[in-house]
Amino acid sequence: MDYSKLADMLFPDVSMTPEDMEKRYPERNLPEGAKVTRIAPSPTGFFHFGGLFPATVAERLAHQSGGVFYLRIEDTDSKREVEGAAEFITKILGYYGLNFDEGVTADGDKGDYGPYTQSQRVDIYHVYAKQLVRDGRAYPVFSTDEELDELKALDKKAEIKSVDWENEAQARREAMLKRREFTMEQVEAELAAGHRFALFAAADGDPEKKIKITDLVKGTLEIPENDEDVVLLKSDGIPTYHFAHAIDDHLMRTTHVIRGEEWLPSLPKHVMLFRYLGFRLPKYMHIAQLMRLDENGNKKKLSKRDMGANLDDYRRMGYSVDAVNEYVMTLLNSNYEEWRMQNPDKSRLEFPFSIKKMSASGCLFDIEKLNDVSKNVISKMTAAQVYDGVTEFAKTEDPDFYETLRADRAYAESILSIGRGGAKPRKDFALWADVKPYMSFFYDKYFTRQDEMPAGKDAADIKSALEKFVETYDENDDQTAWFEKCKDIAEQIGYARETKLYKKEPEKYKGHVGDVAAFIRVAVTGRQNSPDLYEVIKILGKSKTTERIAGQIKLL
RNA sequence: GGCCCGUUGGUCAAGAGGUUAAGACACGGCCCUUUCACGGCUGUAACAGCAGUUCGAAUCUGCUACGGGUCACCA
Repeated sequence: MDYSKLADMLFPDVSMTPEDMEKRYPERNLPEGAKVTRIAPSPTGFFHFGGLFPATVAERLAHQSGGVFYLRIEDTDSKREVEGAAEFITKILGYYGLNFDEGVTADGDKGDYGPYTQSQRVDIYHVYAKQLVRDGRAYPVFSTDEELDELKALDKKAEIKSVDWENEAQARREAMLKRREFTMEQVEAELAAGHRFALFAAADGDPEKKIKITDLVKGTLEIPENDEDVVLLKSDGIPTYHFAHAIDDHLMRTTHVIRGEEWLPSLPKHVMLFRYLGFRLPKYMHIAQLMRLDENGNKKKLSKRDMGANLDDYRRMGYSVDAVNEYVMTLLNSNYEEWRMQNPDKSRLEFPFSIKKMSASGCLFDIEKLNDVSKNVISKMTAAQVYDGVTEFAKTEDPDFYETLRADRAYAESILSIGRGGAKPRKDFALWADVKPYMSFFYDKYFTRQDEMPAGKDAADIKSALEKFVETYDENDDQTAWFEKCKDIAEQIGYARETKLYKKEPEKYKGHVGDVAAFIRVAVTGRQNSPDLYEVIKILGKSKTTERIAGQIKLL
């Protein structure tokens, strides 16, 4: 068969050659060892939490080596595309600090290797499609519109489950071989009839033979050669992932392809395609999937519908960007936590990220661990940083609290300063959403008496203690002087000055100074638990404290 | 079912022939403490199984089991 003629018939409008492409997208001029990586999402309007893992690896590897990290939008499936999804993606990547050097931005493409949206690269794909036909490595398969509709209607997932594997494999093989047989006249007739074609690559592999390929995280893989004809172009002329991957990652000069391990089974196809196209194979890194536990206690891939699968949920739940990134790093590099302990104040960007420290196996998402990491992250922030974080969160998730915080920033920050900044800071918050319940009693509009006075105490004693407290309270007292007064009050109502004294001889006293503190705490905060009472009262101020205590006394 | 990947405490994991098999989270106990939140000390808990190589195996090899992924004109 005259493949050159076939190529011209199939792609009459393609005049450029692969050589032209090489000239248009030359090798990058980068220092030795610089890595070029990418993140290549589909614009579905949904960013998977698990997507943060390969994205983080790609970003770190590129920027740590003085290379390039770019964003490519893989919109080859128009059925799944969602309006505005590309903007959403750039926004959320920016939110999580994954800053790319090239790619699709709100102001158009940035970089010399574009377009960075696959639907705008159709001409480029067709250059190589034509070349493969000319080489006798690709062939057309014609379909009528009806047949296409049938294909589209197939529920592939449901079909796979009920398949008779042995017969199916045989039938597929026969169908494949049959598709490869056609004459030039048939092609001419189909084209004349206006039928559309999909372009297939003719596989030349022998599945009995294995090829060895090194994956940077999995190690040396032995995979069978590909013997399955791969769809290159769909009937609408748009490439499949496989074809676009080979061409784009070559022309954009990607050095490291970092993606989820669900791609591992199609690696033989990609290896074949790179060979057919005469491209050098990039280095591959297949990252294990993030798992969840199903109702039977088995690990399952964290899929779109699962709780916590949507990255944007974490912002809505009130996790800080730093906490999420920190957690991701602990899972990506096994020595990250150790490094963090030794370098508590450094940016995670200073961590020497290493491919060797990545795990080959998939891990279970652990929200307890995320919470712990998050508490540590927030405990190291200043009051101002916490204020900013919680305010930003409340802006969309709790407008009323947002207004409250904004009304008096200094007041809010003084509350958030309690127990912050020292060597052993408080760790009250895993989420921004935890802040409001923690500090709500400082605001009259949120204040409620949610806890009772300690059980078994005489109301008259409580009342007496509270009255004495109001009488003796002096805003100028330091913490020691303040607590001495509490001890005095304890003594006056027949309670022990020290908790230890009471524990030694409980029969001698009605209670101890801790009880007195509890009376005051409940009266002032409405709770049995609160941050340091001395600080709380100081921030609340004398008049409000007095008012709260008066309110309590009425209830006794 | 074929192919591929994986398997050290409940979870994340260190470990690369000789270790009392780290550490973190979670859980329990004790201490500190005016409550809470911290902090300190401490405890429970693991090499999937079976063969083989070796003086010696969590580490090497093979098989089995289990778990996961994938088998679209989706990505």
